[in-house]
Amino acid sequence: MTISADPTPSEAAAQAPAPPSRRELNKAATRQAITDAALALLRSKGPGNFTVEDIADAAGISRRTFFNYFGSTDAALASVTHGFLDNAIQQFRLRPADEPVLQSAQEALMALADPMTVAPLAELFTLTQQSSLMSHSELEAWDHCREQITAVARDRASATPGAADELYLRALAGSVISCGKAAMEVWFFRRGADLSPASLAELRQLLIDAMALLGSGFTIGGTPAPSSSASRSS
Amino acid sequence: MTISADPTPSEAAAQAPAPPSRRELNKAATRQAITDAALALLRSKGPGNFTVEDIADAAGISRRTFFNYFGSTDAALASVTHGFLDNAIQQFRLRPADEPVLQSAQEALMALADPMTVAPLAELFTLTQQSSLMSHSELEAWDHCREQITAVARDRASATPGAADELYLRALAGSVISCGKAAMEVWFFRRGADLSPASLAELRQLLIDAMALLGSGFTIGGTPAPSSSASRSS
DNA sequence: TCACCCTTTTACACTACGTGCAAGTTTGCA
DNA sequence: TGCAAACTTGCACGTAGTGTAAAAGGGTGA
Repeated sequence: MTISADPTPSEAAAQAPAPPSRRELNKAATRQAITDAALALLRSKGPGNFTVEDIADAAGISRRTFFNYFGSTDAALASVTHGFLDNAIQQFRLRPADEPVLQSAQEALMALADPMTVAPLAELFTLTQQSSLMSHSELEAWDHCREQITAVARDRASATPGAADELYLRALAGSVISCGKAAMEVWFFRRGADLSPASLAELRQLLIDAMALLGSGFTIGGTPAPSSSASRSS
Repeated sequence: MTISADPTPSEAAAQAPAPPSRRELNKAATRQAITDAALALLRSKGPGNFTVEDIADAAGISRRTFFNYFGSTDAALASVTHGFLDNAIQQFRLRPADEPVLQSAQEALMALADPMTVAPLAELFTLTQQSSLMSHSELEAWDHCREQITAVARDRASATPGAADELYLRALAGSVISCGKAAMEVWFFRRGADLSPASLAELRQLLIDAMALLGSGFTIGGTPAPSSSASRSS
């Protein structure tokens, strides 16, 4: 009956590369107008200081139509994160199946540490003042990503000797997500919304370090010693 | 003005061991009545099929008073998780400061794998059908626990040679939480709400295995091989 | 161009959430 | 006993989110 707000434009475009019909163009434009309006209001009024009606008015649609696209203001904002993580999963799936999961994750993340890709996420993070308590939709996006990683790891494991241990898969995927989040949090904390080459290089190094920590079991020399290879605390 | 709903009864009792004044007793009783009513309604009607007013009526209080204690139905139910995790942190803090964090986590979790402690959490999990998308308050409880672990790890690291690397602390704490959650998810998936000695033994083994996976960098023999030491897939 | 059908938007109504406020009630304390 | 603080309650208000039915827009074939 009503529109399902699930598929991201990029997904739909990937599945239907040919026919950008007028209806789909309108929908994509409306969706974009909503997220733009929501981000603009976030910038101007701050988190929690605007309503769905504000967004709808700014986007030039009715309040009811907003809810045809997103379930809440948080969900509209979280589409930014969703887009980024969908991108990450896409890169992750492109890695060779015989590569260790941790390395695949690292390589996939490297491919995303460019200004254009990171900028929206960085802005969203700073505007919501990395309050550590993400919105529900935000957390759902990360959890969705975790499930995707689990699925890929499961596929890879099923192609090898024994059947996959569910604990191994879930613990690994969850840890990868946690470490990725940790690296980004530290980066945002140190650099704010700085997107300079030096700052992005530091982000890459943090992501590499985080995956290395995970791969080494958090024991640098046999005991739980902090301070990894390259990244320096400010 | 209004009552702050932050402190758990156990915390308040721990900070003020002597004076259980009449007011505090009343508040504790009301809080307990609310969570009991919420759990009963969850059992009888299922998640999402009852309102705040239903809970308030069942607990014998006004709707407004409910909101003096909890910000939402989710928050009332999440007090179960909150209690469990507060307990875990308490155990965690009792461990010797020179012990590796991962081992402290393991030991703390061992102390909680008894029927009385796990039962409420297990029931909550099964009643909400481990839908993988926890409520906001539920996730907040886990995140609060993560921050506590980070704090303890930071304290321990600051007592050793170099200053603590923020990335190390955050990645470690996040991974510990993720692996703990993974172990519990797998246990709930395999055993449902089974609280028999054998089932609890399996939970303990899963928790041990999860921490071992983390400590070994998820590489059992040098390559990412699944199937850990003792736990068997059903 | 028109007519027809399907999709999308919109207005309206309704339930429920969460909060400020100003009472009323209970508890602690002198 | 009386006062002050803490706590509960009812009321009102704005907002969230959803069902429904009617209107507007787009696709398609004659």
